[in-house]
Amino acid sequence: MAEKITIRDIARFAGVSKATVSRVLNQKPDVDPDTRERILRIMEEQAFLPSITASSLAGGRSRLIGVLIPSLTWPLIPEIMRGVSEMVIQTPYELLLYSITHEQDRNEKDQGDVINRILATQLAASLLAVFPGQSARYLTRLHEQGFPIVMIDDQVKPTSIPWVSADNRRGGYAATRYLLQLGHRRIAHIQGPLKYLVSHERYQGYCEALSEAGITPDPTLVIEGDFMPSGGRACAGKLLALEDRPTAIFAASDQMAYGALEAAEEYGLRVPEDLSLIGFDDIPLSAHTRPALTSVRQPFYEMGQRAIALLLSLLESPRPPGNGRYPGSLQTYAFLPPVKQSEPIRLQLAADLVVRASCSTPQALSVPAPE
Amino acid sequence: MAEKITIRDIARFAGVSKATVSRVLNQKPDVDPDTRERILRIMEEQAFLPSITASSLAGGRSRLIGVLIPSLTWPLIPEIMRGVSEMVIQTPYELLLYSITHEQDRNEKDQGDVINRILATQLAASLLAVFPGQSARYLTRLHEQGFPIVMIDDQVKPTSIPWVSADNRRGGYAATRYLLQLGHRRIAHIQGPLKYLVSHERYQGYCEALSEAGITPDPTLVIEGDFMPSGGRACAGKLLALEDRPTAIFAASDQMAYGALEAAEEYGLRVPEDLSLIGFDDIPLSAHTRPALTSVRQPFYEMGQRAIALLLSLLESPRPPGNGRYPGSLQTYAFLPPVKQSEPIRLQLAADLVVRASCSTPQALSVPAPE
DNA sequence: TTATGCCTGGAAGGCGTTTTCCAGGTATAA
DNA sequence: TTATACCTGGAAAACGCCTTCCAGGCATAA
Repeated sequence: MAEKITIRDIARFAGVSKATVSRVLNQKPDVDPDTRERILRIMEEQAFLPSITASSLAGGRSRLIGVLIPSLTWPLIPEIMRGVSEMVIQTPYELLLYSITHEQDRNEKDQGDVINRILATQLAASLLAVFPGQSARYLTRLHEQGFPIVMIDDQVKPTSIPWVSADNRRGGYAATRYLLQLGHRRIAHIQGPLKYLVSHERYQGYCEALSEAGITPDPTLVIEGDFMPSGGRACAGKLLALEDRPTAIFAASDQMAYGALEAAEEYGLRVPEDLSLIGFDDIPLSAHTRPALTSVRQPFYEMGQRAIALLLSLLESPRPPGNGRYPGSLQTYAFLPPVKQSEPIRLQLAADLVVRASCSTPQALSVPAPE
Repeated sequence: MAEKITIRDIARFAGVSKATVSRVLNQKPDVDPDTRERILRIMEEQAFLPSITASSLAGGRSRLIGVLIPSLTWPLIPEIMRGVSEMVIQTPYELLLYSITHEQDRNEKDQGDVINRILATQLAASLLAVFPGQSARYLTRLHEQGFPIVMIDDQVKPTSIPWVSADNRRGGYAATRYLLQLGHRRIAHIQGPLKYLVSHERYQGYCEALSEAGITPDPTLVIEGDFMPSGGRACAGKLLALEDRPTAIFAASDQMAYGALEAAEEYGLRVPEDLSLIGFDDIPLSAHTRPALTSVRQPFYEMGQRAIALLLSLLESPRPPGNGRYPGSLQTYAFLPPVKQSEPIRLQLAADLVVRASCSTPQALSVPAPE
């Protein structure tokens, strides 16, 4: 429609040079407050929108945020992305989607490829990494070089990268504690893949609750799963086949709990009468399983919001005076100060228990497992 | 790492000018096959990657594809996006994510805002619109102006926009036919929102199958739902409360079928013994409900792949000779030829029935509905 | 009064491509 | 042989912004 209006037009309207306009655009000093005000007003009136391509070409900030997500098929991702995009839409930033494919998820080396691609194209000058998993290592290096990164959850081991997650330990604790309060004593746990930190944290919460109740965790009741329904089914199958079968199962993901539900049915066990079941994540569908699944809610939507807000604050934080160029070639990042220290760098959100119908007092406690 | 290598470097290595390199990059004529070959080889060796920002600034093609999706929370989207991104990752294109928020979904006018944003930023020069719903109208206008767009499914009424979808009519037909073959006669249908074309198509298939079996569709057995579990539950509730209760329900989405499952339980009806149930979509979780849900599979992954392939073919299709600039200001689009006619413009993929446990012969046929 | 310094803002070069315009070379026709 | 056309590829001007360098104006200090 209307001809794209440029920095030059604004300059002309304001009776100043392009340079001055650029300066107010980038919040540089050395411009008279009155002039700045006037220019801002004019930009407002003209609905001026600086060209992202032009400014990143010229070495200015890039308003493109790379979002690195694992195979989108995890049901948590959409909620996170909803938080992210509702936040971003209020800013002049845009989202560049990089998702890791199945192949790559398998082949560790390929994950570096995605990151190389992000770097090589020079499009995104900041990164939101959701469940980076194995690629966290690459990210750490990047972050050390000054590339703005925020991670959501899950990394191999704690890094210095700004980070948002739910309190997995307390979540695991709350779930287990709840089962204990109902009277359960033999509580099994289907873990997430141990390559993820969250799996350990949830397990840790589980152990703590047990210990607190004076119960020594029984290793035969803890099995590593894969976060998927089929894995949950397999693991639950093993647990239910035990001589001394557990009366409750705490699964480290709702999807695994779905699988456990199937396994229970297979064994002719009713949930919650014969087997209590509790999940983790509280994905939307969990309110609609039968019985509705008790779960530990991760506030994914909010996590997405917080993460992107954190990232934006890093991007907007005052840059070093002098020649501290912001984005641009990788080398310049080293000049950046780590971060504005007033910002919280690790955000941990509460993971609360959502009680539904899948747990009850262990009525079957005294019933011996059928052979 | 390595200094970004530019078109000039390539030119220097090959002993030609930047212009020539640019020409081979853009597959322009007027360059000697040998020279072209040599330059290509050098680009290969140097792993040269033209800067997306620079080329879109200069008015060349933009390698950014806008992806417009409705609130990501629909469980179909991830599968589609998986197909899309696995395809895109093999190309030099990148994905720019535009998702419509809840607010916007409600307020029709706001949907235009998203599109305006896409246009205003000038970043994406092509668009993949997934379930555009109401915004289809804006898209049609854009498409008529020559903006490359591909839609996946669902638009208010057929448009000229290249389009990929499943065969919803046949899917609805197959589902209903299957129930008929099992012996059902009173088959209810919970429709999707009627503002979506797919809802009508599925309903149409339902009607056709009934008619074919000599049954006149009973309006009291058809209710409009909202694609969501809660909606499905409500609609199923109404159906089951009928004097002359149906023996089978065909829901226009798996999620509504989940709701129906709950409703059935509420009424003390067993699925499939007392009530057969069939969904639509076959989202991943449907294999793990109890009973596992029979459904009509939409090949979302493949739809994503096809759609993006179609879009890419539009982008790469020979541009008009002369001054047909490709992306850039909107006005120039008018010069573009509609599309290369050899490409199929409307792709309809088969939607096959996936038989699981949720349907059976109507045993309760003769049992009167309990008061 | 002159010298010094700070504040404001202008001019111009550059980022990596694309594109237009044009020149030299070769092949074909007259 | 000369003229015409075509083919190939170079030079330079954009694209819209950022940044370095610099100049003029004014205030302060000597």
